[in-house]
Amino acid sequence: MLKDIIENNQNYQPGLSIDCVIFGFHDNQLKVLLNKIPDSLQCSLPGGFIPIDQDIDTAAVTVLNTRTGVEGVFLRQFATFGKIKRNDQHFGKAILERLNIDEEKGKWLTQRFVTIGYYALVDFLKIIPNPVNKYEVAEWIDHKEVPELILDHKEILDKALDTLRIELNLMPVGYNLLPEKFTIPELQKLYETILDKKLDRRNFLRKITNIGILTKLDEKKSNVAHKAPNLYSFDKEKYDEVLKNGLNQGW
Amino acid sequence: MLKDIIENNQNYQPGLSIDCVIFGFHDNQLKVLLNKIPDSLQCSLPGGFIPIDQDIDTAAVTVLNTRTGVEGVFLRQFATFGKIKRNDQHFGKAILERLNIDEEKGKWLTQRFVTIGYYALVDFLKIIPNPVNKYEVAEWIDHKEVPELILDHKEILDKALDTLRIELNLMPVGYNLLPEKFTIPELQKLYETILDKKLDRRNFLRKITNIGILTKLDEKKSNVAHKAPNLYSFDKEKYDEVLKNGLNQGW
DNA sequence: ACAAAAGTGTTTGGCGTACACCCATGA
DNA sequence: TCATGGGTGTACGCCAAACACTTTTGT
Repeated sequence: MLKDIIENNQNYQPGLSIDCVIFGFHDNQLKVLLNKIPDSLQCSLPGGFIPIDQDIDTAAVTVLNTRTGVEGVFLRQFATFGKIKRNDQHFGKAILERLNIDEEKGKWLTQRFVTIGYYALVDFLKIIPNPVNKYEVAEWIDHKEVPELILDHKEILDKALDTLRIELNLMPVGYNLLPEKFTIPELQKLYETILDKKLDRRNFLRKITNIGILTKLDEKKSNVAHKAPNLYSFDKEKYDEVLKNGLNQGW
Repeated sequence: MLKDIIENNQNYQPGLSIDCVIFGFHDNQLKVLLNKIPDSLQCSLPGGFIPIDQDIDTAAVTVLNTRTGVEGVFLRQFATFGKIKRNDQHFGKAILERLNIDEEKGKWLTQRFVTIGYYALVDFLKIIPNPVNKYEVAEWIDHKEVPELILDHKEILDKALDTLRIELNLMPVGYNLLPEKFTIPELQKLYETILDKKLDRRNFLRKITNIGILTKLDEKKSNVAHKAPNLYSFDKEKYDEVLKNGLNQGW
């Protein structure tokens, strides 16, 4: 796969890559989708190269699909990373050695690379990680337990989370992260997990319902300990409207 | 200049450029710093290429300085643009013809380019546009009167302004855009210009003073028509503090 | 019956909105 | 003296923070 790309590198944008940060939510935990190369101890964000005939936004979708099998998600660009030392020679040469590519041919890979970061929020249960490339695996990792990542991928992940925290104040979040029917406490847990702080139940309820994007269903969650919580769903139409117009106008 | 770069293109990151959107404020108008090539009718954002041995953030400073003479401003990355059709072949070939470079040698320039956008807010009066390259000029243009720009530079400019509008709700703005001493009406005009809408005088005063970043000076503006307005300055320490912590916490 | 989690208020203070009035200055 | 722009103040309403009580459910 990677070998194909290096050998046909004229079909790819030189010195530029894409890395994706995919967030999911499950068991009240924020999850991140990571790639693992079985014979390597290190994990990485799902990333890849930009076909020379694709818009970068399209390439991001292509890249994500190739590395994880994930389809049809809306990827949002959040930053571009281009420190000189972000990809060290060592790393590239190790790959060339593993792939049995000689140094001259592999120069394309060991050149200085800049990477564009994209992120997305997805429904954990609908996503079945399944990379096209069978030599690696993609799996969900609790963001509190993310191991050491290659290159500057940890920095990219942190920046994505920072962006997500800011976006939380500008637009509603949850449509893609929660199942169709959910409870307010679940939604609150999502917010608390992203923000990494506790919120007041009662104030949260009022604030979130005031936005006007929730529909209270005539149904309660069953088979749960304690009092059964109400189920809600998003009013997609109003949700999208708020997405467009934003939340806090400020000025 | 550009010819040097093309002929020494191994010293530059291939297929990747930087474009800068520099905002200033003068005569109650939002200004944008643009480059003009005398024998061309078109204007452009000050942009350029990335030295292979510089971080992209550093390269942005280098690029801006080369094209405009502007020094020591804090450039903020806001987006990366990479549509396939953003730089058409036509445009690149016209440049090669003008510079008398043959097509083979100029392939570096006509390849597909992705560009990283940076923006900055600067003190209009302290900036003297003076490009290193004497074959072009840099000048301030009222943002309401920006002419047609090359390639997708208009789109980049619009995106920078959108970003600025959002940032206005997250952090104070004005330190770099106004002279040391200024009046509240002046600051309000700045906000109104950026947001492109009218604000209430009295409410603006309360809101902006409540932030706690202004110092009321024991001085009034002289030689003005009508009642002399009070002068204010920014309390740099508190200003920087708010810059770090942000304004609307939201959740 | 008890603990744990969920639903439903209430009070308080601050902030945003929408106003009205007075003051200073140049024409 | 009058129009214009600047400074100051107030009343209303909403929203956010802090907090208490009731309801439901499994054990």
